[in-house]
Amino acid sequence: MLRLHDSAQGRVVDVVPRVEGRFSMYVCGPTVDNVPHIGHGRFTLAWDVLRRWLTFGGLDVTYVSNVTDIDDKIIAAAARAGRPEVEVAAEYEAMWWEAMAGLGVLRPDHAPHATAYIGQMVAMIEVLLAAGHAYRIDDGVYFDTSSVPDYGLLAGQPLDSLRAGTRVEPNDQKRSPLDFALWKAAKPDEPRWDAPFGAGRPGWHTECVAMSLELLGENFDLHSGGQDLKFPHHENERAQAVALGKGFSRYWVHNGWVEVEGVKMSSSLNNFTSLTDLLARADQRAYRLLLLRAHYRAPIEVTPETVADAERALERLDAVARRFRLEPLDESIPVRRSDHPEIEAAGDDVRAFVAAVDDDLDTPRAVALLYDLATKANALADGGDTEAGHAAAHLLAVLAGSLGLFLRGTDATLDAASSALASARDEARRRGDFAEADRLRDELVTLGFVVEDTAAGTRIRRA
RNA sequence: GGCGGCGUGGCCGAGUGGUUUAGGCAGGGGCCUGCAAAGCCCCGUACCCCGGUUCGAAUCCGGGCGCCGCCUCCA
Repeated sequence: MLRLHDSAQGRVVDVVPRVEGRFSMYVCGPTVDNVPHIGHGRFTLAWDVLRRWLTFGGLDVTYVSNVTDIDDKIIAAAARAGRPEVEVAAEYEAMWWEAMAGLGVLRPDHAPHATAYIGQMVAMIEVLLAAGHAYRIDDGVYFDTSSVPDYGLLAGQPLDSLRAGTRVEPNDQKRSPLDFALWKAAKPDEPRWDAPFGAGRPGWHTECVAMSLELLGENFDLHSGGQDLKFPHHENERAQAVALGKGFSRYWVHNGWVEVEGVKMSSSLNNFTSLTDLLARADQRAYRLLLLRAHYRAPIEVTPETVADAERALERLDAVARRFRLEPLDESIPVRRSDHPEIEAAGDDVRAFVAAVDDDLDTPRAVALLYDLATKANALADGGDTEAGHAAAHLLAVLAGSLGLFLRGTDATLDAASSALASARDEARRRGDFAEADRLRDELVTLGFVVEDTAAGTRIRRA
């Protein structure tokens, strides 16, 4: 059984789906006001891994992740560019999906946009106003945090101590500095929607409540996001649901930071690397492996060095796929255990791997097991048992695939001229003309190939 | 001020009261190879500091030092 660290309970708990056989998860998605950065990559990869793992185990997963397409920063970006908000948002959103595809992150089943849920949000705010959980002031409608008795559950501390540390400039009309905007009254030249409490636009914390409840229903299974969303964003979402009398997320999970030289990377510090840059200079799978080798809740350093390290580590796994000429798995769909009955023969290895990942996504332990399988497969084949070696290699590929890490054993980009050089080298070796064979190898290396001798002759691949 | 996290071998990064070791990368030695590459085998005897508990602690407790995060938009 899967166990996860639940932020609301502050401990690792058994995860029992709301409906047997099915799983509903909501992941707070991006505000499309800038290029996606590696912090976004971390959370999307972390929860993509969870989604794939649940699917691998046989659950029918519904994955919802929103796109915030109206917000202060989008308005600011549009103003800077002198273009309409919708255009700017659409452009950054396109970059987002491109980056997600690059990382091998599966598309959500639903990717609702905030601007498509204005009606639902307005209705929700009306209910909150009527019930006395919200109040109007000059610049909008605010949520009264003191009206929810257990406010502070996710923050892990009561309202009073949260208030004591408040750094926000108190708005003299707000009843408490912690109260947050449900609705921001329209300012001149800003996008606006009509509402009974005045034209304006929604505050950030409201959309996720409206969208998650509509698409997943009450008491949906899991809500996740980065650590920084725990408070106040998730706290505020939850407060609204409680005030509405709605059953909300049953489990809350949060991933750790990307750090740069020991300091949190964030868009506001401007110390970020864009995903586009990362994907351009490294194997697209390297970031996933880098993250899998650390725990999802731990902070991690992402630098050119650690990414390069992951690329070299990946090479060892790819070498197994090459050696055993593994059939590639379909990368466009999640790997399901039930589609691979052949791996059940390796009972202990499968059990150990499943136990590791089920243990609060202990992917570092799981990855170590993958490397043990690589050694096992190679050692078996070195010992002459090619069949058993192939079975171990195949198991490795399926288990890695369950986490969204796909091995690539072939390089289809070889051109005819290079292949001819490889053949010529084989011919030279057969003749015993090693000087010529070495010359041809040097030539191939100069062309950017790695040259390996195998029982089947020279094998070349791109370095 | 409140709450939370972290400090592991050259680097990344797990783990946990004691057997033989996480794992990867880098490095050294050996085997294999015409020579290489790939692969296999062997090698580092690490756990911030100071006390304490214990037969035994990197792992538990106390204290200290250092670093980081949240309490403001943020993945």
